[in-house]
This record gives sequence, C-alpha cells and structure tokens, in this order.
Amino acid sequence: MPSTVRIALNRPLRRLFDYIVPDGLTLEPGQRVRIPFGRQQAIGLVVETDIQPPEGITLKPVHSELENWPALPRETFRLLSWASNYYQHPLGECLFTALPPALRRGRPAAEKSEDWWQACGSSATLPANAHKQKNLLDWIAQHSEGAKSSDILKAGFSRQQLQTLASKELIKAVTPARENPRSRPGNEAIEAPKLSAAQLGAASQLPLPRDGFSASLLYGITGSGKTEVYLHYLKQNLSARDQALVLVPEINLTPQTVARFKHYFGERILVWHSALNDSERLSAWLKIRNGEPIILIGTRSAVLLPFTSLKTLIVDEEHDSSYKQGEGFRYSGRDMAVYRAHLNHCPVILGSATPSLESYHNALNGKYRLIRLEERAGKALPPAISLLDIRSRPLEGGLSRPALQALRKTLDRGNQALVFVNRRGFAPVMMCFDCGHMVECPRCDTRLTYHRRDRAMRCHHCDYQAPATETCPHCKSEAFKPVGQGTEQTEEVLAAHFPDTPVVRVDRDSTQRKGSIQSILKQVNTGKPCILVGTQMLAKGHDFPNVTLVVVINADGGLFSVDFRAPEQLIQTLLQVSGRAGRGTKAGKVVVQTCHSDHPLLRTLCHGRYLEMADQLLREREAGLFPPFRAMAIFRAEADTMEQSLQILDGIKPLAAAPGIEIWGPLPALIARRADRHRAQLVLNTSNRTRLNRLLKDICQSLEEKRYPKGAKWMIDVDPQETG
DNA sequence: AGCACGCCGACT
DNA sequence: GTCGGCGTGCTC
Repeated sequence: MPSTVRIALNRPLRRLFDYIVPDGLTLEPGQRVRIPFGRQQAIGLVVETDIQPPEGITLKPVHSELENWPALPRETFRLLSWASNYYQHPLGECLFTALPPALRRGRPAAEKSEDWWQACGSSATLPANAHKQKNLLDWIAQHSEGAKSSDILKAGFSRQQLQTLASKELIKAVTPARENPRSRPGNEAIEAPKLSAAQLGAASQLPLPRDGFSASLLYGITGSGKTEVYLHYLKQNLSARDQALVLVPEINLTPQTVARFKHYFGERILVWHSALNDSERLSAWLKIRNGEPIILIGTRSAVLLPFTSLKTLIVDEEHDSSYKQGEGFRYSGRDMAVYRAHLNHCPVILGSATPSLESYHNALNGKYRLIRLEERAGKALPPAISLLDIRSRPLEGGLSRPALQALRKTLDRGNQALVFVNRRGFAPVMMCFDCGHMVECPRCDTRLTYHRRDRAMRCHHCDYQAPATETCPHCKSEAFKPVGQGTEQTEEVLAAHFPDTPVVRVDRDSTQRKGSIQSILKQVNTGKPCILVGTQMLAKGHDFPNVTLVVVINADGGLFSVDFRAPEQLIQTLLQVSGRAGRGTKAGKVVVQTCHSDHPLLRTLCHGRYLEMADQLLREREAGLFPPFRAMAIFRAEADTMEQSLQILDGIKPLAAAPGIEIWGPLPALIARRADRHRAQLVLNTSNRTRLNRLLKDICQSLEEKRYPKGAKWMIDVDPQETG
C-alpha cells in the first residue's frame, strides 16, 4: 500500500491536493516537492503525511523532492498554519510567503556558489599566438587554491577566455570547501551598554529565555532609551548559539539603528526589509534556516523566517500600524510574533512609548507583563505640552502668530525647532472661489493635492498626476486658490519668515528627491539653529538633541473621524512627535494648534501621561463595543461598479447571520472609488472570537464556490487596522 | 493562479 | 473560411 501525502500549492485555493509518495521517498511536513498539477508541473509544500487516500480520485505520484529536509521547520510551519486559519487566508499562499522568491519558483535551496578555477594543464599545449589565454592560465596557476571568477574578470580577462581554457581542459572548476558557520563573531569583547537605574529596573523585570514563553509590554516614554534595554537584554541573555528577532517598522530600520546593533553584536546582525533583492533574500533566509546564531533586525515579514533556535523576540514600536499587512495575506507581524514566542517557548518583548490599546488591554488583564520605564535617559525632562486655540486667529502657512513667535524665540536662543504637518504637498485642495469647483482625481473619490514645486496635481491614493493650472479648469476664473496646508506651503512660509535660518522639509517627496533621509538630517546634527518641517516621517525614532520646540500645525484631523482607531492614532502621533522635543539637556516645549482646545482628549494630552489617555480610550472602546473588547472582521468587496460590490456583500450578509454576531453594512468604503475600483465593506463584530473564526471559515469556504462578474473580488480582513 | 476548452465577431 | 476574444471549469 503506497503512502499518501497532502500538499499545498501557491494558488489562491482554499483546498489541498493529495499525491502518492513514490517508493524510496520519505516526506515530512514543510518539505518542498515537485508535483504534476493539471498539465503543468508545480512546486508544492507537504502539509500532512500518511493521510487516508480519498475515494473516487485517482492520485498522481509526487514527481520528486527538492531537498530531503523541510524548507519550513516545525515551528514556522505551525505558525503559518495557525495564521492561515486565524486570518482565513489560503494555507498554500501563507506557506509560500514564508519562502524567498527563488525557492517559490523551485530554485535550489543553496547560495549561488561562485565558480572557482584551478589550473590543471600546461600552457605548452596552447597555440603560440594565444597570448591572452596563456596569460590567463598563468594567472590562474599562481593561485594554487583556485581563483574566483569575479576576481578573474576584475583582472581584465573575459568570460569567453575562461570558457575556452575550460573546454581545452587546461583549467577545471572546483568547489571551495565552505564551512557552515554555526558561530559568528558577536563582538563578545564589547560589554552590554551601561543602563541608568530606571533602565536597569525595567531590564531586571524582563523574563529570561530559559523561563519559557512570556509576553511583556515595555512601556517606555519617548527618550527613555528602550533600545539600550533591548541591547542590554540580548547581550546578557542570548547565548552564542541562539537566534533573536527584532521587529521594527520599515521607517525605523535606518543605518544608525543597524550600526548601533552591529556595535554590540558585530557579524551576528542581519537585516531583512523590503529593499532586499532576490539573492539577498535567499542568502539571509538560508542563514536563518541553517541555524546560524543571527540577531535579525527586520520588518513585518521577518516574523515568517525559518528560525531554528529562536530564543527572544522583540517588537519595537509595537503600536505601529505598519505591522498589519494591508492586502493579500493580511497578518499582523506583531501578533504573529507573540504566537511565535508561544510556539518557541521563549519571551517576546513589545516596546512602545504609546502602546496599542490591544497590547495595553492585554497588560491590564494579566496576559502581558507591564513594565514601565517612565524616565528619560540622561538629564532630559519630558516636554511641556500646551494647546493653542486657533479659532479666529489669522494663519500663515497654517501657523498662528503665537506659534511664529515661539519659533522666533527658539531660534534666537540658538536652538532648533520642528513643525509637524500631517500632509505632504503644498495644499490638499485647489478650489475656485468663483464657481466652487474643486479639482478631483478622475479615478478616485478624492481631491488632488497641489504640488507647487513640481507644478503638478497629484492623487495620493493612485498614481494619477496632471499639470497644475493657473486658473480654474472649470470656469477659467483666476480666483483659483489652494485651500489647507501641506508641508511645502509651511516650508515656504517659514523660509520667508526666517530668511537667515535653514528650513528643512522632511516628507516622502523631499527624501525621494534628495536621496536618503540621512543626508537631510546631517544638517540637523550640526546642531545649528534650523527649522524642520515634516510629516509622520519626523515623528519616529529620531534623536534631535537640539530641538527644543515642536509645533503641531493642526491636531484636529483625528478628533471626529468615523474610524474608531482615529483618536488612538492621533494621540500616538502627537506624543511621538512631541517626544522629539528636549531630548538633550535642554527642556522641550510642544505647541499644539487646535480649534478644539476644550476637547477632553487633548486636555489629557497636556499632562503627557499616555496611559491615562489609553485608560480613557479603552473605556470608550468598551462602551462602543469595539476591539479589544470585541473581535472584528471585515468582508471587503471591490468591482467595476458599486452595485456589484454591494451585491457581493449582500450575498454574504445572510451567511453571517448568527446569534451573537453583529453585522454592520454593507456600506461603501470611506473612499468609495479608488483607481476606478468601487469598494464596499461588511463589518462583523462579536464577543466570541472562536465562534467568529468558525463562522468565517464556513463563509469563505462557500464563497469560494461562488462565481462573480469578471472584475469583482471579495476579501476578508480579520482584526482590521483600517475600518474606513 | 494558470491553463484548456468552447463558442461568437472581424480579418487574410 | 480562420484567429482570437474572454466566460467557464478544473487542477489530487
């Protein structure tokens, strides 16, 4: 009786396929195999072995194994199986996202080893006029260990000449012995960073790797030096053979951060982020899979890497919304890190100055250990935050007179200032004051942003772009003006106001143009008076010791949003950006411009106590029946017309009807049309996560059997980050 | 997702 | 008369 295996393919199918195992082959879960599929060949991953063969289907045999060991080790495999079920994403696609692109395509799981050449014949046999070949042969002969192709080419020889010598068997390819570094130089001589008393206090409360699974929420105010605590912890507790994972938001994975880790851990540090190419991905993946004692600093998808001896996970800025994937396999890197720690019986540390309400709630109910670090490192004091009501105040580039005065004072004292504007471009809207026309995106339900520098109108939701016009495109009136503030405009106004002071804009546009953010920030690090104008980009993780004033142009965007997460995100951003002030020895001041200076949330903000605000927001979430008190999932649909999208969701609604499940919608999305796709959503909300999970499974299974018009698509988002 | 099969419109 | 459009169905 031949044995049968169940195999997952990299297809959007919520089903698996069974195959016969040929004689002499032993397979285990996580292994890569080549299989016949329809009339093509495909790469599959073994999910289950020794299954009961299904009746009535003639099974095909597995063609071959790609390697005799599982590409996905046990814990990684279990993590992905769990995630497939939790996020209701097809298992095959989940498993394959954990493979580097080369391995998905069936390439060998090995580094592309470089050709080495050794001389094995005499130049006497060469024709007398073959000078080049003789030179090359002599050159190779000088390297008795063998010569690398790349060095040969660098020395001025050609690949053609190499091939000729090889075909004459005067040189031969050799495989250099490549040792498998089970240990890597980890800068053992460098001691752990010196911690302050407060940092030591926090570090001492963190459970150790040998204590098994634990989740800790490290609440460390901005400037408290959480990174030192991580470094200290890893230095003290990671043995020479252990692996560790440090997750960071993409924006925080800067050369400085990496350099800091490399200072303490040398060659053990490896990075993983979206800018790696295929071969870099393969190389890093293999090192992790081979169990090299790597400390990996990576973004979201690093949590899917095939660690074999992972002993510690750290999620820095755990509240950051970029940990949630927004399309396809919509997983949360942070939540998967917690589950991964559970599978690996090791600690996970979630760090933030502004913890997510989810994590804070888990800390309050005892699932996570709450560790507080409420002192700034060095002599720095928390910044003083004040509200500045701008109702009926004249504004210039969004700045009120008192804000400009505060900036002046700061610069006069030789300090630096930061102005936070939450939109890039010159103005978010261009409007005609004669006919009321506003320039809209032809493909989206949005207004075009005016980019003065490039004389362009751009959509920030698709790639649409058009030249800017001087007059109203509708009625040709000249009363055609920008409305609202963007970074470009504030930059311009500030430059006019402070002609002797450098004004540096930091947003996606300026950093793209001038290269990396690093070169822009170099100027700031000289310490001379200057004004930084920027978006979110400035709020995260940077250390500007001479910035003593932060001005927030407008805090009101998130106060009255339809998104239940908006107030939380507003407070987090405001506190993160406030944290840029007064990190050195000088005291910091934050001025928040608002039209709602009596808003309770903003009033609490002035005390700077995040957890108080979090308590308040949690009470609102509880009263409003929102996460983390309830589980939420959203079915989204997009199609060529809104009718089609709503129709899909209307079809799902009766399937979701069950006791204890609240259903909202279907409703058009906040931006109903995006890149000419009409989007709608159906929200499910319940107190019973287990029941929701089972229900979603049934719904997805039955939707898979349905057929929809050509451009129409449905998708499921569990624990959505965006509910607009 | 691929890929093949199948049934209707404009071309050598 | 055929090439090719994309609707539909299937993949162990």
